Amino acid sequence: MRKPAPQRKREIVGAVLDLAAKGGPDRLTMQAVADAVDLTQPAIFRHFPAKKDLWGEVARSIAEDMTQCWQGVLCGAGGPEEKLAALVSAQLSLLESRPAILAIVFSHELQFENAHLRRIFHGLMMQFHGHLQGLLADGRSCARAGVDPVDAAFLIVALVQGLALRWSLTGRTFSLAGEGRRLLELQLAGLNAPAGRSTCEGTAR
Amino acid sequence: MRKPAPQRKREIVGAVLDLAAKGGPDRLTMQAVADAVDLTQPAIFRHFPAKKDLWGEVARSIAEDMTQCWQGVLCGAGGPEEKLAALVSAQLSLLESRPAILAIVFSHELQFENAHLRRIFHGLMMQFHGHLQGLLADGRSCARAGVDPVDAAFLIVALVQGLALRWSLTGRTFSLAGEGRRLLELQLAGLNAPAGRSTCEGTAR
DNA sequence: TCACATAATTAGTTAGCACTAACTAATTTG
DNA sequence: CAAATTAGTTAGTGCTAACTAATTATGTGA
Repeated sequence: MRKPAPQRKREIVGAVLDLAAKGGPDRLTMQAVADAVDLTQPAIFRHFPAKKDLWGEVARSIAEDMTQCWQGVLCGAGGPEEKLAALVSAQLSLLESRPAILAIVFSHELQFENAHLRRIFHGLMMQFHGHLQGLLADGRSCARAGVDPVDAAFLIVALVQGLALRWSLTGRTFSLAGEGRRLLELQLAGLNAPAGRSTCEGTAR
Repeated sequence: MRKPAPQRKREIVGAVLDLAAKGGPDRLTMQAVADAVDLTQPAIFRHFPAKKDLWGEVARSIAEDMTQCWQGVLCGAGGPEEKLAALVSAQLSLLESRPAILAIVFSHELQFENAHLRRIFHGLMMQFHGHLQGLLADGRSCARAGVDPVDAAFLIVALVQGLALRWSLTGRTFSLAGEGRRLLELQLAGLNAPAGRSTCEGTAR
């Protein structure tokens, strides 16, 4: 019944991740959180003085999971080519298994209200971009000469994020990781291919 | 002071687009809308019986602008290659000039609350995808043989959406259309390039 | 076993929200 | 110009949210 504070805090953060995935992070109430962990509403305020502190802890927990997920891939075996594909795959799998992350990225809380939250997630995105860029630069077979690794990495980041947005808009009806693998392969084939003409430039208004 | 209803309705929708861009669509209150058009709050309810009806009208207005923007490009001069680049450019410019659109796409209202809104925006995305796919299929120089136009179009949609998300996360600090032009060129060069090896497949976990 | 720290509760407060009822003033129309 | 229509107002309802004060129960170390 009565539990030590650190354990309770973890329980609460877990409940928030659950609830945010189901009903969205913006209308998430402290009452709903309290119900989920079988406490009264003011008890939550004992552990988190204000709601934004709760969001801060949630973001910290997500950041930890994400960087750990990436480290697992980067420290593993395989060349840059394999690691690149594995990194994207791992990221998509993580997003798929924790829908709360996307819900928070798209949330009002992050987009407008909570600058701290926004900074954390933007930082994570840039870390992800940095890993991709490094792998693209290392493995020369990942991208042909003349391709800027920074831009190429942004294309892959956009692939992940754009795909994730479509997954959200369709109500999470397809397999994020599955669709991602196919599109990534197409994308990498393009980046790796010997310099193709870019016929569509120039006349763009 | 007193105005005919259709004009007032348009004013109100305009105010919503303004306010949604600034403070986000979710915490947008009927009071704020009323203040913006110099009316009392209940006056808004004379024109829109409930808040969701207001959102419906806003979505309708955005859909109209968007399809008109696309038609302008598609009915204009130029081959498929030029049109493809122009379409993406036009879309990014539209998103840049009306930040409310992205705010709504990322909103709780759309993501969780309002299924009608979600359907409208998903429909728009698929229309955009359809146009891209058509242009890719028509202009053979836009994508090399063996590239599925459906998937290639999804890559470009993801480019637009992922870039837009990054633009939002960074607080709209860079030029959406400018960055988009550069990335699109890289993307199209890849799709157009003579079949490159896809070295990064296979070992993805 | 008894004091002490702390987890949790009960019972509020304050504020903001969508929405309504009843009424008033302006515009249009016969 | 009178009657009907319609755009707008004032005042208020009911609800739900975050957060607080005072108090009670629970586990822990001397």
